[in-house]
Amino acid sequence: MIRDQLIEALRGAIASAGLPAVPGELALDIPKSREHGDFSANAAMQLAKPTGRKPREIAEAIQAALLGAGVPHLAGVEIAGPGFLNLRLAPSWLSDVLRSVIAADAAYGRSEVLAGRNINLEFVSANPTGPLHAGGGRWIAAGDAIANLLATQGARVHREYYLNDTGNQLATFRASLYARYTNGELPEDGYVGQYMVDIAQSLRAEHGGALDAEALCELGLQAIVAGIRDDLARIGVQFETWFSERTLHERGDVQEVLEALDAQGATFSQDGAIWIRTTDFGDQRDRVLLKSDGTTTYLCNDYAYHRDKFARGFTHLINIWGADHHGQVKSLQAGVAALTGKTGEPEIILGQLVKLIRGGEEIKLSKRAGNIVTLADILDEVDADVARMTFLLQSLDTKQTFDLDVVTSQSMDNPVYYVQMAHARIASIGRKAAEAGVIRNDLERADLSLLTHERESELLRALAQYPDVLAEAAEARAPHRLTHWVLDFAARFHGFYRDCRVLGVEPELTQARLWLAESCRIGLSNALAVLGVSAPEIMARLEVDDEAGDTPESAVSA
RNA sequence: GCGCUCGUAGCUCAAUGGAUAGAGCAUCUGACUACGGAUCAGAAGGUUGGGAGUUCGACUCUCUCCGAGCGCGCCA
Repeated sequence: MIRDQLIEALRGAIASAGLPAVPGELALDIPKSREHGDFSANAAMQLAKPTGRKPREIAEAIQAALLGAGVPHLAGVEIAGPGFLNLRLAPSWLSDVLRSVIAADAAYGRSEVLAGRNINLEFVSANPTGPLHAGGGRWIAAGDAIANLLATQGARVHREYYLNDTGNQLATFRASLYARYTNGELPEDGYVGQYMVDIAQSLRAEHGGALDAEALCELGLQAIVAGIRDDLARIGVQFETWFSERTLHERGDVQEVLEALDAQGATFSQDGAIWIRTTDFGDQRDRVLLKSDGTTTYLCNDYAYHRDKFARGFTHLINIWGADHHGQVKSLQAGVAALTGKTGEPEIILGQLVKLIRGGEEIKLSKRAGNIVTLADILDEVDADVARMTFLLQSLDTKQTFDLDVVTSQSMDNPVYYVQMAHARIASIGRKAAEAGVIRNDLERADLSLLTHERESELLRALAQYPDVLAEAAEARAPHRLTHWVLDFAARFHGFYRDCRVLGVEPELTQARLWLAESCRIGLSNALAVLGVSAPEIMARLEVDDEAGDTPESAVSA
């Protein structure tokens, strides 16, 4: 990568100018304004304090060393503002960008910084007492994209779903389902959703009235889980492991954890229960592990679960949680630290919740009350690409408003079509070229120096930036950054498409632009693959609404 | 009350401590007999909730106040 070469050159220049190394990472940024060069370094300002010299004076020393070093493509170094070093490159560097994209192809943008890491990413893990709800789509889209992002950095990533198939919620589920099955009285706080009635009815149709509560619950659970898997398949997400909480109890893991924590002196007894002193790890208060009725808490089971993840060989654990669970982060990490000696595990990615709006009013969801908008409802209205793109549009740090009226009725405005259109246009150019008998020759024979239009440079600059964007999005667990790169890149392509014809110009220019289009196809499809959004070669024709043309007249007459 | 998170254009949202805070939507003005107009260009829109501090430089870090969401169970 050109940027890496420049950083090395800069590091060398700093050393040969007799200056100390920059504290922290040596930054080389792509400036927002093109007036500030192709790359910009703030090293001189960072060195002002440790050396006691003026930033501009330091910058001059680095500038001289840099210019004398014979750095490839480097055409000029300017000092600007308080002491920025602005590096200007010869246009030839963009040709190298294009060639490196073509050479790497589907691997373009990948890195190996996380090579050797074996990451377990747990997400969704919704309780199997009802279907996935619409807001849960955010965790699905984000989780899958984050898994893909980490994989682009060389990590092995294992997607996992934790199935809470035991405990109180399941007991309530069992009682509720049995009530529906036998036309009995629903329990207090039971699950009243229509889906419970449907499941009970279909089980009755299949098995008659022969099932006892236990057998009924098992079949009901299977039906719910099958439904969840169907929904996930519709949006295109697959989990390597569905981990059953029951296994932890059956194998005695939970008991082992209790004993291990007790042996360490991390626990204490009070009011007939056994507690863990999580306050030692910064928790707000201590937590109960073993209740006075002899059963263990969810937290205790969770300790066993995360200990098991490490036992399965993962080097790092990541969980994606809704922000409503933020109070449990310290509790979990405290016990895991006590059990494994690893701090900060599991890493918790907190996402703010999705607020659903319909008819201008917020919809409060409750599985128990049964007034849920399911993910399947959403997917009945819009395709998976629209749903994913919508969820990946903004940072997980901000709560998302999902207006069902807008998403369903105006899905054509979704940015995903803008992006997919760019990809389809690239494919379209290929089809038109084939029709005209134009063949793309070898890259070696193409004269890439013809790509001098600002639209062309902009595309190549964006492609050059792509590996950094990927790396930063992975590091920050922020897929929305990639979404924004994709939107920006698509905009640049539409601009190029508008202003720079590929076909019907001089043959040499056509060749260069065909290769540029190919590099754009690679960049766009690689990025969309990470987001889990498809990159179609053909868009369905937008239907022209004939009545729309009459609207002004009818508006006038009305 | 304690704790976590958030507050940026009319609306929805961006911005590894960097230079003139950017997009989309909405509003207004323009562009094409050509590779798919689901397009492109331009205008307008801001005291980044208020205040103080840290430093060469703060939307970003610290403190404080205001506002919003969430959490504070021997539930999961």
